[in-house]
Amino acid sequence: MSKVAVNLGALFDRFKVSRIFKRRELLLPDYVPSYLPHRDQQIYRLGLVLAPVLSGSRPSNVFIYGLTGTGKTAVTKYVLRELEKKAGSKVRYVYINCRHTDTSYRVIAELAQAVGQRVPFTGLSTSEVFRRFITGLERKQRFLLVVLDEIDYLVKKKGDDVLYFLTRINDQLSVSKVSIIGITNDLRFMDFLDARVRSSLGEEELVFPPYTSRELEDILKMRAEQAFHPGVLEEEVIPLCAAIAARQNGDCRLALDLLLKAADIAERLGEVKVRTEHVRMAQKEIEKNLAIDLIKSMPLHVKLVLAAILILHKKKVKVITTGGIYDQYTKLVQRIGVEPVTQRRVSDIINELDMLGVINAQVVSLGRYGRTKRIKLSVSESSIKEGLKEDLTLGDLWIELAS
DNA sequence: AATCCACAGGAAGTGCTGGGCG
DNA sequence: CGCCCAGCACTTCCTGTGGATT
Repeated sequence: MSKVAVNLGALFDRFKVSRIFKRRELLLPDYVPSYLPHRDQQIYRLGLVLAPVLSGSRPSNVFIYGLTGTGKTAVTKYVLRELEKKAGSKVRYVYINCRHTDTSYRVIAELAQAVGQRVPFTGLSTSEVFRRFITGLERKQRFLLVVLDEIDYLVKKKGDDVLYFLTRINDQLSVSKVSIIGITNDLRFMDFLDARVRSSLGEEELVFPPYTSRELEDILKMRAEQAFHPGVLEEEVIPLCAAIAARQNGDCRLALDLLLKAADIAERLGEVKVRTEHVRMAQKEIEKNLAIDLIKSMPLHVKLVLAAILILHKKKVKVITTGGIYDQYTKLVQRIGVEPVTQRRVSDIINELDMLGVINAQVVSLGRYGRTKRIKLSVSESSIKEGLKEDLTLGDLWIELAS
């Protein structure tokens, strides 16, 4: 026992004082820095739109577009935080990520909780929760700024009636007011919206362009100065991270993640400098981990469908179609003794896999031979095998896949 | 030009879980 | 306790369709 304690102690000591990191937390994705380079214009414009709240009138609803990692969330949180500081208790903001909170009920429940109402996560009707939200808000007598991040998930998942509610909620309020800030990275999002919601939500629009490679370098340099000890980064490390991320739509989150993972790898290897090869390793790790984690978390039948696609892929079938997948899938299902789902469901599963980016599915017409989807894998075979491997319900199936 | 395949994908419903409320 | 709710994974039934072949 004491031996364990001694060994652990030594291990912890080695990590307690990092030779690379000074403040590692500054590179984590949810950290919002107090200065956001190359976003002055967006900060200013958002501030301009929201400022009326300080003099007691309701700000316009705002709609924010921009690809992932272009600073939408960071800028919004930053501006709102500053606004709250200035305004005192009469202005509050609620941040909701609609990817996690993806139904009307859950959104309204979270809003109700934000104004101090107790709400169970199930059991009540949506309208009841909405009523509680309104009474709670009226009691607080304040301006509520509702940030709906990744708002496209709401509409895609059939929860857009919240938007309708929220855009009209001010009619039902007397002492309080609500403004909505919608954030999305889907540029065609507005097209899917109900016309009334669209006009109300889009009172003001803000666009966040992707960062260029140069801008990403600036950001990384600034963060690195505070996050690392002086001189631990090899000179080309930052430009490389920036270049890789710039190729991915100028995604700043990816750039920071690359830098963080590269430094983690260097530290794990016991090196005192972060070098470009560590960045390359980080890049591979990020891509692979994303896919593997995703696959591991899938329900059984989704995994089976994916396994069926993998088998067809290995058999070098020229055109993989829905029908072919279903045949292969039913064979797999029989072998492990599970009831198959219908073809209709498999069709949906294929769409889900496509949305997740694991496969690429395209509707094509084969003329006389019908309409179907042409499916291709878009992650490596090895990642899929890795992701499917640990599922015990698949039994010895994966051994066959590995051959 | 008409036909017809092999599905796409919408609508509505089922059965189940995990929870209200009074 | 009985009856209500939401969410999920799925089914049943359905109408729609691009374009090679007849």
